[in-house]
Amino acid sequence: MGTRAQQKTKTRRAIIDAALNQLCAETSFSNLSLREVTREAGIAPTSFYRHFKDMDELGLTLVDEAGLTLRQLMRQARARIAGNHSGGNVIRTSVETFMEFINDNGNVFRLLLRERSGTSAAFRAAVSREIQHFIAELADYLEKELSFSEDEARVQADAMVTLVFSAGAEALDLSRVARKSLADKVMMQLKIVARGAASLSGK
Amino acid sequence: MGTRAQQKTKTRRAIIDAALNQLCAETSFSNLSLREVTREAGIAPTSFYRHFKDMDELGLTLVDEAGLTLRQLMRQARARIAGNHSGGNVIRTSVETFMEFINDNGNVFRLLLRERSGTSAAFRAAVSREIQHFIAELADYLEKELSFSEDEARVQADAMVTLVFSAGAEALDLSRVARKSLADKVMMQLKIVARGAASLSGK
DNA sequence: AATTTCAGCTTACAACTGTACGCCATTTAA
DNA sequence: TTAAATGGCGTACAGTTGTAAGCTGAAATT
Repeated sequence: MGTRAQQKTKTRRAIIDAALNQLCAETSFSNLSLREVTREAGIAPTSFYRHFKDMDELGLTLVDEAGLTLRQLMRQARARIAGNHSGGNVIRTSVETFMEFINDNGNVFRLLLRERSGTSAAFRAAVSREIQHFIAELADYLEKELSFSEDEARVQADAMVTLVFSAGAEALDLSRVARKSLADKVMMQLKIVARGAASLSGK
Repeated sequence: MGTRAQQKTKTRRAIIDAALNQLCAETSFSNLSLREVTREAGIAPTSFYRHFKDMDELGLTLVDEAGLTLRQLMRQARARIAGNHSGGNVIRTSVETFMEFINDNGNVFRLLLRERSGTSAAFRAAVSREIQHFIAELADYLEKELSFSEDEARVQADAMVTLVFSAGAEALDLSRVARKSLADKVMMQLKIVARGAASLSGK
């Protein structure tokens, strides 16, 4: 890659990082200002347009990145479950992995949560896609490993992901210790769902 | 009430209604502008301050109103369940009532959903309170009518409300017909939770 | 070596924001 | 009947926003 293109992707990253950095508890994406982002990225306001057509285009890029991170999370959870040869608690391992993720990627998760019910239809669709992907993977697992029917697996996975994400949203506002009891709650809820689905499926 | 005070509450309502009216799919509360709200309310920008100290103060008022509406919803659902002497499907009646509510009060529900993970800690807390209230009522029902323990009832109610609200958020973007299958999905999920909770509680 | 490309800059502008200040007119209290 | 209180208005100002236009210098291409 030429010197030129290198610099360009570097600046692009600076913009993305600046945006992510400002997506804290007090600022949602739609409140971001192009000028503030470029200020933090260290470029002139108008230079923004050399990289993105719109703030919206930047936003969709961010959602894509968030989706990527989400897939890493899923992969990590699977690895831990597989590595856990004691066959132990799948639910516990998953929830713990997820909570750790929230801890390290608060702003990314906030973006997903907010834009899920945000003001841009395009964003909502994009986030929905990412979450659906997540659900599909879990449903696949339930179908293959626990031999649920496709429909059963989908509805169940949907419920589980909804519960976990909702807990994640709550966690963002809580102290380290309060998150512990939150994790306990969501684990209990997942157990309830697992049991209920099994029971209704005649197991 | 004096002529004076009467006019004042009337204008106050105009402000509140204007704000609610602008809280559509494309505009969240933090994107509302004081000037636009007053424009729609038919008063001068500076007159706003005769009624609210802040936009934030207006926002909290809106959340309060939303909570009120939520309580009406709960009451209506209860009335329908009680009136349904065939003893029929509690879950179905509840979900249908809720979906109807979403239909009639889209903007109010959007406000709750958005501010739940919004940019103001005060808002998040206020919304959280309202939803907790909702959960507490449901938990009470589960405890009294189905004789779950307090803890069991709370965790179960929490899960149910989370699932229903999440479905409500999805519903906002869907056509009338697509909402039908969404309703089916969430009813199934509630059944799963009900069964799972009963099973884990040894019933 | 000459030419083209292009990321980034500076300047500029019109639109919009929140809100301070002071006036007016009418209701309310004395 | 007089005096005070107050909801609403107009004006004004400083700050911010997105973005159009055009320039520059270095990298890439010819």
